[in-house]
Amino acid sequence: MARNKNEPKLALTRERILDEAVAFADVHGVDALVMRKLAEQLGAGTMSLYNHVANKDEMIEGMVDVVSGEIDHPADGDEWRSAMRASAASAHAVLVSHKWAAAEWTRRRPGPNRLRYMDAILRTLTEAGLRPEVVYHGYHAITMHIVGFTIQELGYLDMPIGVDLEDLAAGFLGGLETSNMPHLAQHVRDHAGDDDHGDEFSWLLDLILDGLERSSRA
Amino acid sequence: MARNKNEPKLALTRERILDEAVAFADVHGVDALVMRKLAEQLGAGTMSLYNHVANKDEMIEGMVDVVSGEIDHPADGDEWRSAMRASAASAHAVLVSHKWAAAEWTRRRPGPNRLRYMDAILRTLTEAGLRPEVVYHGYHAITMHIVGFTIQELGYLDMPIGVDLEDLAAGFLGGLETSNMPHLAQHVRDHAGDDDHGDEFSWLLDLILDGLERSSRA
DNA sequence: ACCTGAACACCGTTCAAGT
DNA sequence: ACCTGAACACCGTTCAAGT
Repeated sequence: MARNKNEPKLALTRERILDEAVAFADVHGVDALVMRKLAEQLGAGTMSLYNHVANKDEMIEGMVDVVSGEIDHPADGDEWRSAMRASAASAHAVLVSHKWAAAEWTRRRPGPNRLRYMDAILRTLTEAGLRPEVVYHGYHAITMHIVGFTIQELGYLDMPIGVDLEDLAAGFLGGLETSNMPHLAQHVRDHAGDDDHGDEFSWLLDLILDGLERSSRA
Repeated sequence: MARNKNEPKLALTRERILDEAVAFADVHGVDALVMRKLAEQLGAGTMSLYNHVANKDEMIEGMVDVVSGEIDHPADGDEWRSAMRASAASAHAVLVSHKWAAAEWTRRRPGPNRLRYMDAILRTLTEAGLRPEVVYHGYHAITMHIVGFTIQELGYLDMPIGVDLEDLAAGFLGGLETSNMPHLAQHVRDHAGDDDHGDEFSWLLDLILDGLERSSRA
């Protein structure tokens, strides 16, 4: 998908680089993200990128922060649990739409957008009147749920498209049945009948939110 | 740390390769794991490794499965929550002792040891008499907690050793204070006074286990 | 069946030279 | 201040040749 050669050459900026890199990773995955190819995509020399990003790692940090910027913060006026549910749903949707991002999220340092998002969650929990220890633990529980759940879910979703899922599952199941893992075989079968991951995401989130509420009032 | 040259050359096996690779990653991280260096460590030619592993990715899958094999399964006779707590604590300890493993866990296909572990957790939940939907969701919640929590925790622990943590935290905090993120600044301060991650791990696990119990009886 | 060095393809990044 | 091609260092893996 080469850029239109008649178009006047756009100035190379950090923002353009990050946006193009995110778009590329969305389609091909981060593993396929290569500096030479990215530069080509932008109609620039490879080394020009390094005038705007320090190196590839720092660039990926920037990409994660671009994604962080797409997440809706919990709304101010709402009851704290509805506000958290809405924001978590937004974060979940954003991470699902950038499938590479959840895994990077866990191992990159937070940039400005993500720091602001962290602060907004902590503010919501604090202003809900939860006890300080519950705010502290609850923050970890909630953020862990958002990215941990999404990573697990994407592991299942990330099957190559062309494959016959029936065959794949059948073969996998056959192996399990014959190797004395009946409960795992049942679980895999259950997965086949359940594609509404959004539902499970909020079911577990509610479990956590209600637990926090209960433990803070106790 | 070269191998003793007087020692008779040990036969190269898949098991020896995986063990050495795990030990290497424990010390230097997976990013530093390089086929040439690993072969050297084993006193073999680089290409000899490929007689026992298909390629580097498949080798890392094998490494994760070696780690999976170190985890204690939930014990049969115990009350289901105590059994799960003990097994989760074991998994947590194992993942902490192989700091690279949690991140790989989320993006590698499960090998035999991990499949057995998955089956054991599902069996425990099923035999506890929980409703099938609660087993299904609960399995995801528990496994998500174990690896998700550990990944987050290691992100904090993974600071380079030589650095002055006081200075680092102070500089980081300063930036936060002046950039209108008081709640995040407070949270970072709270982290400084809390190094007992094991406690928080079980606190959140209990929140989940109790929530499952309650929701299954409802 | 297992071992291995040479060679290849690929990729991040340094350098020196441009504007 | 920004751009860039050539070159270097590094690394996974193929190949062909050994035992």
